[in-house]
Amino acid sequence: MRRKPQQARSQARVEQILDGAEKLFQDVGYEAATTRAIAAHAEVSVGSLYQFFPDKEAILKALAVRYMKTQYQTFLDLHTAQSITLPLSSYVDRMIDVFDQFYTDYPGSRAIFEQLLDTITWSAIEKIDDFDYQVVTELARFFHSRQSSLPIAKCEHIALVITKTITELLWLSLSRDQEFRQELVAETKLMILSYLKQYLDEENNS
Amino acid sequence: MRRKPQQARSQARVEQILDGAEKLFQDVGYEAATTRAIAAHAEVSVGSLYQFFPDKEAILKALAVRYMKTQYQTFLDLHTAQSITLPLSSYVDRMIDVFDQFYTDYPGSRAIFEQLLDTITWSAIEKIDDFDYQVVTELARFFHSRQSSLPIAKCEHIALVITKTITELLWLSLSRDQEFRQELVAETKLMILSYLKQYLDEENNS
DNA sequence: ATACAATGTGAACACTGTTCGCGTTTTCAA
DNA sequence: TTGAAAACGCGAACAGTGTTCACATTGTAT
Repeated sequence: MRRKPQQARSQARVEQILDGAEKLFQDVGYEAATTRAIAAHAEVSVGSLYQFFPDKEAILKALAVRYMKTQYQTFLDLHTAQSITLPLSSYVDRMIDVFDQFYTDYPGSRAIFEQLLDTITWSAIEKIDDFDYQVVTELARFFHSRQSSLPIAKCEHIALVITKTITELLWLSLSRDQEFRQELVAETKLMILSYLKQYLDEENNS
Repeated sequence: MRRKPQQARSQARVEQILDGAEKLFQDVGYEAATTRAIAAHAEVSVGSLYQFFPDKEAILKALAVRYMKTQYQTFLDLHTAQSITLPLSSYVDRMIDVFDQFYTDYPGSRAIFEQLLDTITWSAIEKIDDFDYQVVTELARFFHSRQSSLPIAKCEHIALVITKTITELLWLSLSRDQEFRQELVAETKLMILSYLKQYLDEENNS
């Protein structure tokens, strides 16, 4: 954000811009959404737009971050201390369901994430990828808790593989009908579970 | 391609444009590569450029297709009749190595694929995704040959899951150093193998 | 009430992908 | 060989983009 809004008036404008931009991105797509159109949609001038966002891309990023924060929090809620004692299959079930459920709960997120993938240059994803990185770290810690004999470095590799796989497969499922989606979620669970079993056996559960 | 080149002169120009564009895309990226710059790089006018390609995106697509054809052929070569008798673990080993080797053999392909993912709108990938679809179909047929008790529909689901997973994980490995890349390839093999074992047991091997 | 900072504006700028009328080259039948 | 028709090549011109900036307006504090 180029300048932090100091008056209540401009605070509201930022929300105005974000809401207007989201609706426009959903309707016509990122490329076709002119900065002029975004400004008009939010009943603001182009100049005001550039007062808070360094460029058009930043608006999309801000929108995406808004969703990612929610997704990350949901993920955190799942990894409480007691969930360590869960049977592995139950844990995998819940974790993947949480990711899957997110897209149902926030149907708008799909379009935003889609536009983001279409637009942002791979090397410029860093900021955005921070959330992915945090998820991986958190997951690795969780695995290490379940199976302390597993080196933390190894846990991170496993967590990375799992995160990327789940993200990709659930993302794929969104482009198909409901039936196919459920089928794919089931396959994803089976795959992740059979992989994790190679490292995390169930012996250490009460 | 807007117009099929009929004279030898223009045939050569298409190659000129493609080669020049590839070099430019690698150097400065797709967005920064102006159509004027592409034309200048290939010692051709902008007009000539648009005589063969409907738009800038088509040039990138043509470049990508060139690599994908190679990748698909390598994949086909692996699935001969005799590879059905291979132990599952050997098969998984070879298949993933083939995908991994491709990026080593054609280092330029990475940048092109990267730009493609950055640029092309998700809904417009159809043509490109045809290769992915062919790979999935071919793979499903192969699984069905190994284990005829498995419905072909199920085989296609499995093939889709595997293709997407391998593509994603190997793609991820490219952004890291050599050591990490090997580690990730190994994890990918383990994951795919443990998943496939759920469906394809080894009993039907001689 | 006054001065000063914060905020809002939109015409103007620099640059983009793409088109199209016209000049040049190749082809091929007479 | 010659002529015209088809294929090819050109780059100024067009329509549109994201972004800036000098100026007008509003808010805040003395």
